[in-house]
Amino acid sequence: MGTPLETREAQVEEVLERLYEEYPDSTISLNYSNRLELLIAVILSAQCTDERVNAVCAELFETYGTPEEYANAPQEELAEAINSITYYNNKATYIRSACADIAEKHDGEVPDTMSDLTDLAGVGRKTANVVLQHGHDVVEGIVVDTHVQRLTRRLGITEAERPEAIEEDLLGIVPEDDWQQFTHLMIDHGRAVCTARNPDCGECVLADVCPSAKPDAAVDLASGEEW
DNA sequence: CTCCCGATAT
DNA sequence: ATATCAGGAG
Repeated sequence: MGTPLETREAQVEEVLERLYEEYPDSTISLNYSNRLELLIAVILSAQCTDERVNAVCAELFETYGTPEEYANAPQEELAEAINSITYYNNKATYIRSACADIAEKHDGEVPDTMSDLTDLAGVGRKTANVVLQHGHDVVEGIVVDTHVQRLTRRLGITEAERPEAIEEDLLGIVPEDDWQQFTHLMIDHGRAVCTARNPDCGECVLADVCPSAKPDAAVDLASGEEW
């Protein structure tokens, strides 16, 4: 049913323990083999499934390699190469611009600071945190994507709405050693069980500590409840 | 706030 | 037919 625990810290501790058990190998699901590929894959992943990003990147990474090659690619050509991805025109523009900056201002290397990363086109705080964590082993924040936003709000861990405000809340609640893994667990659980449209509360290992859990597994799809 | 914007699930 | 997918820019 969902009686929240005494404190949010205690609830998060319980959530982490159960999800580590459920998803012991939870990690990033984008395919890449260097920092530039990571950056590009994450830019492409905005509002798009990782599965489709991986499908496009398999060919993309064979065609282009260096920052200069992306920067000098014709807009039309790069857009065409990624046209099965959401917002492909914007993303082609972002990638060319970001890669031009990497080549000219960063000696061809993907930056390793939050401010240098977010100065790149198409790179906001979420993308920068992913590149810092997985490209540079720098964990100075918590990645808040659509899954983390949805699950933390359903669980009552935060009432904040903006991703930056949610991250600020989480930084004060989630143990620092778990900052990176917390996101992967939320994403895996969000994809498999706590889905955006029809969360499978009947099969959720967090149902008893979740204030949003539906009473029983026989879900009434007709109820116009807000999630 | 709006715009971007294809593939997939429901 | 519509909501959603590892968001970000103007």
